[in-house]
Amino acid sequence: MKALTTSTRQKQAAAQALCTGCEVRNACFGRDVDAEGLRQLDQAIERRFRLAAGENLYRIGDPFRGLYAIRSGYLKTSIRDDRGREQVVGLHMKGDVVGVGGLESHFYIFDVSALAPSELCEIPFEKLETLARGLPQLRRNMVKMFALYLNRDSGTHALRRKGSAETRLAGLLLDFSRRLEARGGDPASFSLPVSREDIGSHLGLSAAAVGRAFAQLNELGLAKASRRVIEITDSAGLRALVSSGV
Amino acid sequence: MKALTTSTRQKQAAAQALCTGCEVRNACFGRDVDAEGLRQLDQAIERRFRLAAGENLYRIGDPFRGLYAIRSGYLKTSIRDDRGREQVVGLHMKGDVVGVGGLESHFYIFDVSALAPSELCEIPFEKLETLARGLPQLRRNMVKMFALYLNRDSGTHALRRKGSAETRLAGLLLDFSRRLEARGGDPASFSLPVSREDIGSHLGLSAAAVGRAFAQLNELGLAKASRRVIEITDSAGLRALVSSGV
DNA sequence: CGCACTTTTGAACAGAATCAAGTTTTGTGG
DNA sequence: CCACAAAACTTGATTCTGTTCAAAAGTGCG
Repeated sequence: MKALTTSTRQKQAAAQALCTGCEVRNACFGRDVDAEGLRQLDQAIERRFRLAAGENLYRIGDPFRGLYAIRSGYLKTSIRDDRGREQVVGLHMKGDVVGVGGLESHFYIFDVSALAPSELCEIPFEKLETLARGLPQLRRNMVKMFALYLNRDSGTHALRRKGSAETRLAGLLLDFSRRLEARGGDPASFSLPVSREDIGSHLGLSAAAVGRAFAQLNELGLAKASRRVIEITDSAGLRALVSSGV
Repeated sequence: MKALTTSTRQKQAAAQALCTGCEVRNACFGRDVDAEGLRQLDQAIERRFRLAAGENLYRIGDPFRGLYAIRSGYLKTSIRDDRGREQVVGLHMKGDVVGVGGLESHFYIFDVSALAPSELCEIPFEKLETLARGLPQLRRNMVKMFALYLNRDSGTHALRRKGSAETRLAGLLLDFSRRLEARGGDPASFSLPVSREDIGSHLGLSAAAVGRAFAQLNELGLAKASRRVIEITDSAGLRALVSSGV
């Protein structure tokens, strides 16, 4: 994990301009906050940095430093059981905030690592909290974000606990598609830089089963996957498959 | 859902006294809040009422009224898929707060119903929010609560996505045992007023499989279940089973 | 006491895990 | 740019676990 090398004034100005579009402010915390509040919020966001694919953001047990907003790239959240086997509990993209797990325990309780080259902002939590005192809308946004995450977790986990391998995979693809669309991406064609192994771990399936499920969805004409690029060819069909519950 | 019939002054006073020990304040929101804050918090808690076993607290789509703190009893949270089949996503006991899902959408997004006769407090969220402006500690507690729920959800769901039927059931029993112990109950012997069907739905198993898993745990000498009363006879063994991941 | 519901148990079946090759892709260094 | 090695993916055969359906036994409430 290395900081960006933004030494010159020009570079810093560019970074600042870029950060204006940052999801940290707009999608997560900054919505409906007034201009002065946004300025303060920007100041609170400590530094931007990159992770290479495979790099860890933090590990289980690391002291809580703050939240991280994903500006670009893909990350995964996972835990390990006593045997050291990894279990993927979340896949994150641009606009998501990770690190919430550390708020309660003062230590991070998940492993988080980059699946693809990613760009992040660190948000020291005390600063956010201090700021929230003076900005009612920011407080509301924080609560909303937590609630949203709670809901999404419960909802997606519930959907993935039952049903065939194809159904679960279809659910994951739709979830990804929707989230990308909400962030201005193409819902029908996107990159899913996650190994079969990790997808399987997330869905409660083996890597082999995930491969077969992809083949099945392809045969049904619902989605094509060439390596790690997904083409959703019939999203209505996918939705029908998911809601049929089979 | 019917309000308690507390008409006389005496009864109200008794209720007030009872509410002092209420988890709403102590375990959830009131921790480390000063006396004046606690007084205000008590005022914000609107009314206490009972649910009979099987009664609904709210249903999917009901307008968000507020959060509910469980004073006693057991509730379940569930969703329905398009076919109307129920999926249990959470089991709640004394000290838990339900309704958080409504914060973001202004509508409740789960069904919640009582599994046993239960006593609840309603917490109108605007009041809590208003209050939080003046009470930094209350703000922190709210954040902590959300974070705790996020963690617990991710953690337990993750544990239950893999492993045999016995392992998942063992995980559920340990979770229940721990939560009860944290609330001053007996961790080795408790009532689990949840049908095999609901347990199965929560764990992603059929009712038959749950029954067989109980039989298995009994044979292994780890836990006994007579109907809906659980006796944990070897909690270390249960933990070993869960962490072995088999 | 009897009825409705839950739970237990059994047998046949289905889906995914696992193990094992074989193939494609990716990344690295020459 | 190519060759090689490592990793990821596909595919097949077998095994295992849990599902489903059905019947019997137990429980609780009127």
